[in-house]
Amino acid sequence: MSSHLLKKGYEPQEVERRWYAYWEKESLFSGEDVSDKKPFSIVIPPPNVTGVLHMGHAHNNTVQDILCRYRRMQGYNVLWMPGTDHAGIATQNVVEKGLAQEGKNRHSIGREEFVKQVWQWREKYGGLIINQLKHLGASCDWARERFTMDEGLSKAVRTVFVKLYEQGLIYQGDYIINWCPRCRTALSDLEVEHEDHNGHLYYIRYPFQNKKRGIVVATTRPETMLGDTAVAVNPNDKRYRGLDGKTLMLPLMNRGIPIIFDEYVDMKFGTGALKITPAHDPNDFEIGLRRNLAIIKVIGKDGRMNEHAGRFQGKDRFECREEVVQALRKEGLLEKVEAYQHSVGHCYRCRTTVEPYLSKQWFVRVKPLAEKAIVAVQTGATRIIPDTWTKTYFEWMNNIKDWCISRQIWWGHRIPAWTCENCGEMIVAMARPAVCPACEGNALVQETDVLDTWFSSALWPFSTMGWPDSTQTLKTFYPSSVLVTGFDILFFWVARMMMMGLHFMKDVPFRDVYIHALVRDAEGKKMSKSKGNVIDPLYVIDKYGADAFRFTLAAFAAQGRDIKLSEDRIEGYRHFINKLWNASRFALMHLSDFEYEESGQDTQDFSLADKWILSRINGVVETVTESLDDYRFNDAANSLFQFVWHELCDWYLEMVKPVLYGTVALSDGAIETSPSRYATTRFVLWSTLNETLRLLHPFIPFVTEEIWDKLPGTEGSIMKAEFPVISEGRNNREAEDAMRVLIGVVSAIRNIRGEMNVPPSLFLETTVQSPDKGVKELLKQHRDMIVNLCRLKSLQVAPPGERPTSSATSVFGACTIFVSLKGIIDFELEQARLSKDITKVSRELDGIGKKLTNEDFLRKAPQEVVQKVREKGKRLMEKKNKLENHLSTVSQIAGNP
RNA sequence: GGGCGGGUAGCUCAGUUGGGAGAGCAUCGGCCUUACAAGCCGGGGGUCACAGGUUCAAGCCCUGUUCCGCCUACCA
Repeated sequence: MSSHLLKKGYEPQEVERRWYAYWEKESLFSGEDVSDKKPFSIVIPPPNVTGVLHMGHAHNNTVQDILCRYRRMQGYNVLWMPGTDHAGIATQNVVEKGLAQEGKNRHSIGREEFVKQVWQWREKYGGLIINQLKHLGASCDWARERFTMDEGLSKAVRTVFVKLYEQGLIYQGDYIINWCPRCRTALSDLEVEHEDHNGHLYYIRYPFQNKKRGIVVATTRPETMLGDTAVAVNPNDKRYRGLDGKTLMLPLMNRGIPIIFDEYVDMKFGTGALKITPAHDPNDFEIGLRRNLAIIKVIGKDGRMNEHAGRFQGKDRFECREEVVQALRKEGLLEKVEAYQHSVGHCYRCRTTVEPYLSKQWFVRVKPLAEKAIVAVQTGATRIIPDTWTKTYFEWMNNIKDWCISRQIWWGHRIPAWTCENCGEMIVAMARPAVCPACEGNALVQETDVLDTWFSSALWPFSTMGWPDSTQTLKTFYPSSVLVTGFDILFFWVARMMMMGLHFMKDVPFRDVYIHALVRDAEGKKMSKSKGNVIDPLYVIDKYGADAFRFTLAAFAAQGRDIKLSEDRIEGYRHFINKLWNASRFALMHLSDFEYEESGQDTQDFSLADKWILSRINGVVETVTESLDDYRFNDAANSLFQFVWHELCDWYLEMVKPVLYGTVALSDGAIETSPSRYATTRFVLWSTLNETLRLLHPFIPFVTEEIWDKLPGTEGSIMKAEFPVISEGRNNREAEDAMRVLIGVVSAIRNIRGEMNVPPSLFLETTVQSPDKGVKELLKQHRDMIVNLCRLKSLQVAPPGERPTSSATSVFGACTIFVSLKGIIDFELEQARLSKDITKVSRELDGIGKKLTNEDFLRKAPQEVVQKVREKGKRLMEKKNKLENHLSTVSQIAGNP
């Protein structure tokens, strides 16, 4: 029996470890490939294998876990597919750093050895974040854990690459791409983060060949002038009329470059003359192509000036900028320098300033894929929630540009393309061909580039389920039910999964996309290591427990708004967990020998409190269900919080205490609880706690499991229990109305006690007068309850009549309440209290009076609204009259004590 | 430049057909009342950013202004 009792304070650490191990051991997280149940599936946004759990992960995975546990309890066949992402650049960076410490680099050990070492690193540290997810309580189907570099997923990547190539949707070509000189790789447009930078606009004079005047150009990047091959002006620009085809002398390089006319040039900007560097600027490159301009690269892969940069060769690009400016100034060709703010691209992995760089790369032709992905959202095949993101999605999809997918790193999926060294034939295939299909030679060299990590991530919803094989998992679980992710990877990942899913699976990858907000610090700033404002989820879990943490995240997860998190808030919700724990502790004290009895369900026996709490919990079931179905996690969490704390604990438990302790006063004065009342109360207490735990489980799995385990009459894990369903029969308007009256009267009495500074140790005599027969009957029937909750000596219920002397007064509905304060009443205090009340009522009455004297309101507003206002006015008027009567009585006494 | 979101109590925020301004925290007062001081009871606190408009009625709908945040963009 003592095993049923709970310790005085909830201690999460041990409980969490124990139950997680149990769930895993019992395989409660497994999805079934073959099942009669309806499927529900989620693929996890794979965290970087280099990652450690941060707030974003915690929030994201809490939401997913709530959904999975909820659906599982509703009887769905749930698959939550977990795994990690090989994170090409990030992982390579980590391992390279390790090498650097040993005085080595990847080139010194070679590609094969390097990749081997990355794998070793992954074996050793790659499981870290997975373990951390377990601390959070994530109910992923761990047996299915995938990694983007697994053999199966790699096969999927090769298959997709080959097919897209064959379909003409992948091509190789020379274009300007974003180059990170530190990572020494190309980046996609998305991987570049733009930041406003306070730079300069340099005005440089390019003289004519005869050394005269010339043209002044404006640039933010003077170092690129070394690679200029033209100067462009707008053909409509009068200032430059007649100069088409003339030649300018490029300063510092002493190279002749032509003046060309091109509509692209903005006459209003700078001098209206634009220097053209086709090798280092995407627009210049386009113009260069149009005009057949020479292309001269002056910056190398390492960000240093190359052999075409003349005397600046070997200089870092920024160092070179300074020196070019100096040199121009010396030659008198620097006209002026203006402060100029412009945005500069940075590598999203290492923050290095990105260099627009001409090189041969592989691209996906995205337009045709995007079209289908747009339609899928337009038709509702996939819903984006909240809807505001739909517009952003369309915006990007409609303006999408080809996707650079090749990366010049070693860790990743190597592009399955081979070039024949004999005849130059390019072969794209699943595996290395035996011989060149063109010349039958065997000098085939594989492409050294690897693919963008997001390329493999784009396949995640089906590659994890076994594609390209036609698996039972795919049949059962594709498309997934919902994708839960942050808006920061809407384009990176969501959009690309949509495209790939539609193209290769002929169906969307997910029915719903739930986009959640970011977790920020208490001031609303993005958490970052450099700012030092990160809160470590593992620290939080250790200190407050995973449940408190999860509930906090859920309670703050309002759609479309960022979560500002601070430890205080988590601590607040730890109090909630503790409250639940203690309420359960109380219940279990009285339920230790409880046995489920059919007789207990006889509604005839239910007390008002019983009917009320059952009606209330039914309302909560409805709210929680609707909220979760709509991804309104905060609404669900808040309604549970409100119910548990302020309805179950504050009222129901307090009301049934006398029954459970056997101290109910009977009409003849005896103190005892009838056996049937006791049994019924225990039944309702038991079933309410039982149901509350089930409602709470998706949010706070550990503590609910622990209490569930101790609760008599439950079997097995709460994970397998049924999620509560609404039963209309429990809705009880009458009980809720009656309780509203009782709660009102009790609150009014407590209010007087509080305001009049009556110590709790004093038990008072109280009279409630009411003309309403039903109300009087109700109060009489629940006299004991009121006496108990208000710490009264006695409670008289009477028709309106004489005012008891030395009383403080309050009016609630049809009830006038007199709390006898013989000997302790402070008449001045009472006058002040009544006056305050009167003022409040008067103010409300003013507003109502205005409405009721407004002809238009009476004529145009719906009759039920008018009626409601009339009734309210009547009630308030009565209340005001009564209060004023009391005030005048009290004033008389105060005046003549 | 384009787009999106937000400005409601001291703080953080709810407020889903326009008809009673709410919660949590903080604060103040009173309580160790037999589940819980990680608690109980009670109180105070808001021209719902500003200005117009629609309406009998606006925190909610429309227009404009302003401040803050974010996303996006090839304006040298």
